[in-house]
Amino acid sequence: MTELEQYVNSYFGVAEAGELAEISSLFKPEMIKKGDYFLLTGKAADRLSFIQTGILRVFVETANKEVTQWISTKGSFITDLSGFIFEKPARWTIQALTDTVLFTIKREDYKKIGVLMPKWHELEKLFIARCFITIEDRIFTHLSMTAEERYALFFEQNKSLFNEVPLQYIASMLGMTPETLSRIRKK
Amino acid sequence: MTELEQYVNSYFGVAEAGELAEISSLFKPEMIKKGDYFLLTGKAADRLSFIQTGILRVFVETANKEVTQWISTKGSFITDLSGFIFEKPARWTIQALTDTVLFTIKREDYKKIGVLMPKWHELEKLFIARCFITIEDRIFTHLSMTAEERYALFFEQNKSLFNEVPLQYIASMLGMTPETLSRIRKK
DNA sequence: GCTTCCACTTGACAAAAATCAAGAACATTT
DNA sequence: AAATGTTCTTGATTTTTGTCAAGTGGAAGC
Repeated sequence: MTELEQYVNSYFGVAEAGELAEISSLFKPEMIKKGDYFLLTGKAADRLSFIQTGILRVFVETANKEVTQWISTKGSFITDLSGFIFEKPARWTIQALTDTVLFTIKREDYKKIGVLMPKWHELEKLFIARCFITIEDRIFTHLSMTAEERYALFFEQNKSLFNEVPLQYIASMLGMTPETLSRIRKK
Repeated sequence: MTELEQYVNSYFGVAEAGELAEISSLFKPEMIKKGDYFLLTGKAADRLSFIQTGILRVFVETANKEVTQWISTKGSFITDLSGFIFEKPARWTIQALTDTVLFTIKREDYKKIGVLMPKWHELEKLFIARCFITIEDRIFTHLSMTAEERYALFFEQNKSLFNEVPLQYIASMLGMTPETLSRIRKK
């Protein structure tokens, strides 16, 4: 089983090998150089990708500052959900923080999966529900924790990320300034 | 068309009248008195309800304080998603802030919808995706706005709620103390 | 090897928000 | 109407976090 197949299976729980191979074959390799963009705010978000290697940052420009919404790493899927599912302009800009290898599926091919495999929509539903539950937890951290507590929790769960990406992006993602993160880390 | 049917239709986009009636018939009326609980953290969350009238508060007890995750009003659905979909113990406690009338569907009946109507899973997927996108926006408000800005935005979109529920719960939901909310409102 | 560019750190200060404590306003019950 | 209980407000203070500005350190390019 390829790594992609393993992940499709673990995220979506597709049991049968033939189906898994069929789905995976719709994903095509794609390379992005460090600093280049996977997606720009306002553009069509017509693809979903699996991160084979590399790190991507999901962010958006506001009047005052750039806000990093999320940092995605090897072994996860990436897209702008609103754009991909509802065919709206992308809300987020997505940039590679390292050289990145993706397996990408176009929206039109993605739609074929649901036709070929009727239970796919249910698996998708479960996948998105898990995403919802995860982000619900994240809201909770903002309602109930200080910056320091949010840092401690995130650091515990993502130690290696701190060597791999600029800390300012992690700070933004945690809802604090780079200075505050720096001071918390000094302790 | 009943109000329930209208909402099922507007949330899930079920086009056909017969299907809509069939789905709606699986929901049964349920009353909850002000102050009573719809769900307790740790218990089985085996039902999904549509709020016909009334207001419910989704919260959880932590070591120091009670954190209100969300306040749900007339015309929306309520459940503990993790508990309902994945059959896990409920993460949230849900309490009625006013006398409330619900239309409730049990998990076992809910599962029947997917069998009777194959496209249901896709509609569900789209519904949950919209929930995800909404909560993603909410994360963004915590990453990029001050307490005052979050208040202003929420007030703009939910003016009437401020006369209907204790402000302390709204404060918690917005990630600030009741005192801070009170001071912001004085302006 | 020097320069340039980032990213990060540090300090001083300002602003935002939390905490603690008291009291006022309001609704509910008796 | 009085009593009770809850919610909200206000003031004083502390803590947390942000802002601004300067400086350090390292990596990439020349």
